[in-house]
Amino acid sequence: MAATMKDVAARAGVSLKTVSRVINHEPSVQPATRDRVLRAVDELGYRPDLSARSLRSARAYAIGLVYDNPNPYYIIAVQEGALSVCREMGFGLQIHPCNARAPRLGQELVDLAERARLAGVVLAPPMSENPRLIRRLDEAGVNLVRILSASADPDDGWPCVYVDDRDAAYDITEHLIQLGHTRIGFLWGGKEHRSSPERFKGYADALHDYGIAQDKKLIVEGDYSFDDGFRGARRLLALKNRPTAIFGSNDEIAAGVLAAARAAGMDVPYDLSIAGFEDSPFSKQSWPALTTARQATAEIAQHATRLLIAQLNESDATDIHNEGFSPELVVRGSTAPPKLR
Amino acid sequence: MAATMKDVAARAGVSLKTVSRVINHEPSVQPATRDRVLRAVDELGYRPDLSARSLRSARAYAIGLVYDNPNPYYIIAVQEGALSVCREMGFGLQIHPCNARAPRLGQELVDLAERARLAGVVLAPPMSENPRLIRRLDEAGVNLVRILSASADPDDGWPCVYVDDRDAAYDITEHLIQLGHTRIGFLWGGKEHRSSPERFKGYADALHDYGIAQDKKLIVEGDYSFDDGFRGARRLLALKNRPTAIFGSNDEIAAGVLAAARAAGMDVPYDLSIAGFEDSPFSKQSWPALTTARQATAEIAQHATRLLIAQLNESDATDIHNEGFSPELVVRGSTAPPKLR
DNA sequence: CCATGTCATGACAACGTTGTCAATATCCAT
DNA sequence: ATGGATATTGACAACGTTGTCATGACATGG
Repeated sequence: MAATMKDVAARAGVSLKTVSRVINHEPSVQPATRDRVLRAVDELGYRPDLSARSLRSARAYAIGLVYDNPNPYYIIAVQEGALSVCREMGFGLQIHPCNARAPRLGQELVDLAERARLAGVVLAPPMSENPRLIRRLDEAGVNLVRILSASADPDDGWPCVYVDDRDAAYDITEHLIQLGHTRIGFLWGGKEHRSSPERFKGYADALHDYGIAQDKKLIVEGDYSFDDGFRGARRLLALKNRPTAIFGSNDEIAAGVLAAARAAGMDVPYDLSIAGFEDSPFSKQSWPALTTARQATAEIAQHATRLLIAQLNESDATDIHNEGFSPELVVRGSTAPPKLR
Repeated sequence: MAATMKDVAARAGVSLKTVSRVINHEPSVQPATRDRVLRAVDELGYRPDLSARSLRSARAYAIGLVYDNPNPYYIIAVQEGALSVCREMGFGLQIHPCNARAPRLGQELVDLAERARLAGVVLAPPMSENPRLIRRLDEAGVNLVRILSASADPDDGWPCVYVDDRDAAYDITEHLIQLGHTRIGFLWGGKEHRSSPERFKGYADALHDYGIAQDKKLIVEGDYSFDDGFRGARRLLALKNRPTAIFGSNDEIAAGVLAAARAAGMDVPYDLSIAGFEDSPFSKQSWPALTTARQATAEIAQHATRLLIAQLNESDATDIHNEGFSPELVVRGSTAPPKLR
């Protein structure tokens, strides 16, 4: 029932090809003809059919967004950023949550790209940090762009948007040190995310620069989850010489720390300062609100998507480049000078 | 580069059509031929091309998911439910966040469905509760299924999955009353969601059944946001005869109430009981954890998607029916008997 | 043995679009 | 006026798949 190009052509009294030209903004169409075609398009409510289009032309009109992340705030922000660019550029967005540890992930993504004729994929961490996977996709001719954690452009030939987690973690740790804390606990994020060691590095570097010795007992492994934050904090708070501040590798972990502190009857921030990372809405909504680092996630995803699309038309490729983002320290109520003992 | 049906046909020494028959599990293919084709498919890593397929056959292979909701937990759960069924049934999922109040939303969705050749759309609230929109889509021949708030099957001809918010809100209010509360504040959700009046109705019905008079001063309008929860709670707590419990229409609102109580130096739950609605992860992670109503959101979305797909092949339509879900009371630490004054 | 029906298979057209190329019409410089 | 370049347009094939119909082989029943 939907109008096709044939209907438009008939109504405007031109050939199919001319309609195609008008639709695709090709040059060499007389203004009068163009107007007639556009009028017909409008009257019939014609919309080009994406299947036919991507079947015929090599171009594709959908982009895949690949992620494996338990944090809904993060995912929504990434989707939002990617989607806004897709709409602007006339692409569809195919979401593809997956399991980063799935054995045949490479095959899965190649299949996805071929079957759905994706123009390319945006890889969020941790998939973006798996060199074997990247190479596999590249060999299969799948266009891609990566969002990853690094303090500098990796400049390895594949396009990326990188986030300087180390830098921001340094700032958070420095903030705690300047408040007067010297015993600062650190809760690791998931090891499969490269952001985890980066954030740890920021913590370690700041301690080092301020001449504070690292204490192994204050450093606890985990993943990016609330539960691990809770458990880790319980362990730290049970120490004889317990920390006066805890830096959780993301806001979920920090939320766990907050809950553990509350469960132990402590008054945050006076008995314990807590800092997170990500500036997820939770960090604003908890009480006290969390000191954290603001990641412009949606913006990062936007840039990544632009980069991917620019890459498709090689001519535009020079306009847009790899870009780095550095999260920014946000001080809220969960951090304060340590109580004197 | 990806193998096409032609390649498979050549390799297996059969015609295109025979390969098509094997791929689509049509009858009338000799086992020996079928094996030869399958072997060729396997060797070449052939995957049917979705664009070509949906161009040629009337069938479509993607479903749209339409929502307008600020709550990331909710969205992720809906996506997850819909996606799991889509994968199982070989469909793609196209997400479409939108603005429920956009003036040309109907046109927007029809365009989406036609352009992307969607098999149908899953409508989440509040789009699912807009009769004009539903009719518009139906007239345009767009298959749809609704997820909506109602205490019974609306049975109006369009398929739906309905959630009995009234019932669950009644349970929550009853729980508070049984703890001994009589002054119970109520914070409304957004008026464009039908769940809002349903939840209010549950609150009002419970008060009525227990012979407690409604007090207009204890009832505050708002939308489903943290900020409105915060503001609403501040208003309630400033009353001379303030409530001993507050029921927020969702967890975000309840989080706002929690923050306001904290800001006022109150000890939850002893100075004030707080209940939310939705069982979002926040409700587990706050301190104290929130009493709330568990909505099986992912499961609801799953059922809705199944319903939509069943509808496509009319033969299956009788297997799956409209279904109701009732959220279940989850009691956690944020509610307790009121302190004696 | 013939008429009829069923099974397995293939040839061909069609879905709606765009790429290629050729056919005009128009314009400019000689 | 003439040749050549350029702008505008259309005819046709092609993308990869599936629907329709035709064909031939074989079996069944009289």
